Amino acid sequence: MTARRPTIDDVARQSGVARTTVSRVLNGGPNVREEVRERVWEAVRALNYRVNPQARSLAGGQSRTLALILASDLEAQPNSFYASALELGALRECLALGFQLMARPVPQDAPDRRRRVLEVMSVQRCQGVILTPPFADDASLIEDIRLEGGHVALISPGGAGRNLADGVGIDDEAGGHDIARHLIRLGHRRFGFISGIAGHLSAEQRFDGLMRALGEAGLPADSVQVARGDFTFRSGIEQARRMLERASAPTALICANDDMAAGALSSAHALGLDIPGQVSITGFDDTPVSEIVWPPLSTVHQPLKDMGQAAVRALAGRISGASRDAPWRFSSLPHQVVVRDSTRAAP
Amino acid sequence: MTARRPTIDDVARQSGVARTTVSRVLNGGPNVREEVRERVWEAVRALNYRVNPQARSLAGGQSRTLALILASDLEAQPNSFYASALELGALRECLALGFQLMARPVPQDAPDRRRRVLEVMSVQRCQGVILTPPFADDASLIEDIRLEGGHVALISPGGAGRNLADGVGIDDEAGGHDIARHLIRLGHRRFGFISGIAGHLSAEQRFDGLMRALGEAGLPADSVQVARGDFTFRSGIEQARRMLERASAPTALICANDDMAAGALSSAHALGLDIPGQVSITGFDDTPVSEIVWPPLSTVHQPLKDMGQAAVRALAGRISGASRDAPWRFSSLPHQVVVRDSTRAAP
DNA sequence: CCGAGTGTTGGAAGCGCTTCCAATCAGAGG
DNA sequence: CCTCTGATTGGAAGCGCTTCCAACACTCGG
Repeated sequence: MTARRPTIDDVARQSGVARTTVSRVLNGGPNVREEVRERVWEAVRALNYRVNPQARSLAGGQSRTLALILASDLEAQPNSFYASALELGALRECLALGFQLMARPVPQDAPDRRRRVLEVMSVQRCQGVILTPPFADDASLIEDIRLEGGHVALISPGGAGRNLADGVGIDDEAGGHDIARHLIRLGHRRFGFISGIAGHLSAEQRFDGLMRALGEAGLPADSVQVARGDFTFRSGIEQARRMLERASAPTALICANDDMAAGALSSAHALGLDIPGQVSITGFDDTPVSEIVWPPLSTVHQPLKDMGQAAVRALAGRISGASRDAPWRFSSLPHQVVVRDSTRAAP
Repeated sequence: MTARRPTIDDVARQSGVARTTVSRVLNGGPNVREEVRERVWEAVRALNYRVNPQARSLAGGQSRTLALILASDLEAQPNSFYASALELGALRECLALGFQLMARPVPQDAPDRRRRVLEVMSVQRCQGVILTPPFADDASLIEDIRLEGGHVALISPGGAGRNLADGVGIDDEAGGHDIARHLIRLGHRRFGFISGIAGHLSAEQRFDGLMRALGEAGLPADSVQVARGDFTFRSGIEQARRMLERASAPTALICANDDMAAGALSSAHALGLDIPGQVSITGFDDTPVSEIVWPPLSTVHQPLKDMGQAAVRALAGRISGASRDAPWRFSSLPHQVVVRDSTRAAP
């Protein structure tokens, strides 16, 4: 029943040309008459032919494999919505472009993290690597990947990364600014900011945006208290509790991601605070977490799937050579403030 | 700098045998002297040789590719923790065993769902398919995959699937029983059960377990009200609201998964109910959702990563022929009731 | 001491594709 | 009408591996 899958030779025979020519057509090579090109495509369609990626990469000496480096480790699942959205977008595009994708979670503070990233180049033979924060801002890591012969694309690089490789992300500074302005307009004057880990530049830019919004509203810089979290739910709980217990507790808590905002929500509940009545809380990313907590979080939507997709596209362009000599390009995707029920006018 | 990766011929030369023999050793073939076998492994180690999976699958005529079919679609991310945990476990094992894994989300109610599943066989050339509920109980789908030449492993099959293919899962009936008994012991007598979609047998068994616990405690069958959800947060909100608004509202709400329990939590909050003071709520799966809501959910832990891993292992065994003629085997993994803060003695 | 196993090893033919290089052809220039 | 050039096309050699099959020990019963 299961007929043998058609090969490139079947297509060649069917369209009356040589295998070489079919290959040329398939790969968009130059120097093929239009008439022939069409004849080949027709045969491809008729036979429902698909190239065999294994054979292609064997012959081409290319693995057509990309790696997605995520900051986290396999045991813990912090931020896993963030990670899977990115992966989903990347995966889709890989499917369309005929690439393989391997997602590699790497603990961001492992002493051998660099070795683990570079391993995908040597062991898995990846042609390109997508780096997410905080790896996206590690200039020497980027360089090392290049040395191993790999291409690099960056998800949400901070300032540094943008001049070192292709990148994709939202304008984090503007995102931070917009969510802060939302709260300022609601009348809030005492803010708390729970940041992410040090070195996560794009998250730090969110803070810069917050400060700019403060300035524009004529509010003093000391109207915001800052605590350092690490993007985990647990750190959100701890840092929020510490802040909310203070006499001068903020009326609005701005968190650098949704998970920490969910933690902040928990702490506020534990302290018997009414949300958003007594304190407003915001997240960042608009992962499903923000809808699944109570009350649903006001947050900043980040098109994660599109970002993953764009990163793969950038890598594919470099690998095929289509954009060989183009300067590094940062695609800025639109973000959006999503207002749900965790924010309200200041008490 | 990047030296050419060693090939099987390098190993052959280094160990002074023919390529064929190296291949035999690498694949654990029979009829190789112990001394030679060791010599080859030594060369492999010395050269840090790794087989090239592309070449292997090209030559072997095998794709060494597995598919993981998940019930959902790419746009929505319901249950994405569940899905990614499963995928993570499967991915790990694939890496170790040299298989490729493609996760395919398929809408469970799409009219062409069968075609979409079978497509992975014909188009992607998968050698094996991992089916998750409710696909895991679709006997004719399993048969169709076999007809296409694929092996099948089932995640959480209900009764039907267990006699049709290898399977892995927890004892869902016992899980339902255990969480119900936890509530009964807390003094609850009026229950609400929010089920999953029809046809999701393993989730229905959770209900069976609940009924058994009721019976064992001498409670009448009508002490539980049943509402049908679809595993989404939203359906949890709706069904819980409906139940909790009733005059005879249950004091304990048992949900067939964590997402719906999170929804139930939301509804209870919206109705101004104290949890767990006035109503206890339980989830199922122990995904990160259960820790990230307020209050954290009491739930039943399911070792999802281990399940994904076991499914791949089962498939690999069938494909290699190691377990060719063995009868279908269901590996039952341990579950565990995790008590957090969403359950308390009945009011 | 011989032929028939049985265990062990190597030779060689591909798997489906890319790519280098040679061959062919059409049109331009002389 | 012929040579030269560039556009087109085909031939053939692998990529790294598995596997069929032949070749070669050995061992053992007769």
